[in-house]
Amino acid sequence: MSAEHIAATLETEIVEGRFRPGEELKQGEIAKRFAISRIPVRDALQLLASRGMISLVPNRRARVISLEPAEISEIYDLRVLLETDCLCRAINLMTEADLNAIEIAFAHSSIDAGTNRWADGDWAFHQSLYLPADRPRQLKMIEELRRTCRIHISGYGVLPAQTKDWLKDHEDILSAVRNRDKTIAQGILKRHINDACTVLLSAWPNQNNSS
Amino acid sequence: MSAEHIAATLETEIVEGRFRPGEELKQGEIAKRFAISRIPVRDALQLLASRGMISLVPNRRARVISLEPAEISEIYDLRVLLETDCLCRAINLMTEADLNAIEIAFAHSSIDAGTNRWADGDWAFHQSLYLPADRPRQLKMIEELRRTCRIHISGYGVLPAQTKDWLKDHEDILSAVRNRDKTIAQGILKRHINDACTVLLSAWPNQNNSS
DNA sequence: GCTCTCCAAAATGTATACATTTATACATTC
DNA sequence: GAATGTATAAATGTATACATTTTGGAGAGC
Repeated sequence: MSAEHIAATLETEIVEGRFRPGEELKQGEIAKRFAISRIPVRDALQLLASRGMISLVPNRRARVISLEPAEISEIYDLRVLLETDCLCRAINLMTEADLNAIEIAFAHSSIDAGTNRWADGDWAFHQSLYLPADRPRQLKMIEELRRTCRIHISGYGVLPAQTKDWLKDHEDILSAVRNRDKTIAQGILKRHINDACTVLLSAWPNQNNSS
Repeated sequence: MSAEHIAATLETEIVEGRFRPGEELKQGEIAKRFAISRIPVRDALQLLASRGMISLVPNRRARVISLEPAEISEIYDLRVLLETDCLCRAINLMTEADLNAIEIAFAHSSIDAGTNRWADGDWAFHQSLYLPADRPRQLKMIEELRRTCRIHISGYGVLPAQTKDWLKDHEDILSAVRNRDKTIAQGILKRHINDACTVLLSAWPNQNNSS
C-alpha cells in the first residue's frame, strides 16, 4: 500500500468523475479507508497535486481542481499547439509498424464509441499517433492536459453524444496519416480538439450564475 | 519554516548551480540544516519534484535532475513552440503600457549582460514579452522548461559568453514587437532559443565517455 | 586484480502523538 | 434578518520512534 498506489486509485476515481471538481479530499478519511496513517496519504495527495489533479494549499483541505472556462480554453489551445506539432513530427518518423499499431488502436477505439468508455480508447488512439514522434516529455504534457479536461468532462456529466463524429475524425486523421499529408492531418486534429472544447464549454454548469 | 520555504531555498541553490545535476539530496541532512524534522523536508522535496527539479523515486535518495542531450533538445523544441506562440498572442493584445514594461525590462536586463546574473534579467525580459498574452498556464509551462535548462547551464558551468549577442537579439525582438511584426519577432525568438540550445549542448560534459 | 556475497550502517517509509491552524455552529450586535 | 465575534470541533502540520529498504564496503573465492 504505497503512496503511489493510493494516488493511482484516487486518480482513477477523480478521472472517472467519482469525485467532482471542487470536491474535498480529507486526509483522515482516505487514511481510514485504506487502513494506513495520514503520512503516506499526504504523499499521495502531493503526487496528485503534481499531476495537476487537485489543488493543495497548506493548512487547507485538498480539492479536486475546478477550472474556469477561460482556463479550459487555454488548455485546449495548448493541446492544439502540442498535439498538432507532435503529430507532424510523428508523421515524419512513422514506420510501417507504427501505422499498424495506429490501425489496431483505431479499431479498438471504435468498439467503445457511444459508451462512457470512449475516453480510454480515444486516448490510446491519439497516443499511438504521437508515439512515433519519440517525444516523451511532450507526450507527458499532452497527457496531463487531457487528464485535466477529462476531470471536468466526467464531473460535469458531458455525455459522449458526439463520439460517433469523433470516431469519423479519427478515421479521417488515419487516412491522412497514411498518405503522410501533414497539413490535412493537422487540420482535422485541430478541429477535432476545438470541437471537444466547444462541447465541454456548452455543457458548463451555472452559466446563468453571475457570481 | 514551512515546506514551501525549504523548497524555495533549495530551488534557488539548485538553479544557481550549488547542487549539480545528479547530485544527491538527503532528507536527514536537509532536516538537520534547517533544524526541523524530516516530515516537512519530504514535503519540500515533493514540491521540488513536482516542479521538475529533482527526481524522486520511492526508497531512493532524491537527486537533482540530470538529463540527456536528447531530452535537452526536446525541451528547447518545446520552448520554441510554446514561446513563439505566446509571443504571437501577446503582440495581438499588447497595449502601450505593456510596451513600456517591456522596454524597462530590456533596459534592466542590459545591465547584467556579461555577468552571471544574466539569467534573471533574461527571464524578466521574456516574461514581460509573454505576459500580455494572458496565458498563465502556458507561462508556467515555459517557466518550468526554462528552469530545467538553467539547472544544466549552471551545473555545467556554461559561461555567459554569448550574452552580448543575446542582448542584441532582445533589442531586435523589441523593435519587431514595437512594429507588431509577428513573423519577424517569432523568427528571431526561435533562433535565439535554438542558439542557447547549441551553446549548452556544445558545453556538455563527458562527450567522449561512451558509458 | 576482479567479481560476488553478505552484512552493518545509513537512508527512507510509516505509525503514533501532539501542536497548530482552519472550519463550523452558535451567540451577539446592529 | 444580516453581519460580526467567539468557542468548540475538526482538519492539517510536525516531531519522535520504529520498520523497512537501500547502500557501500569488507572479505572470500577465482
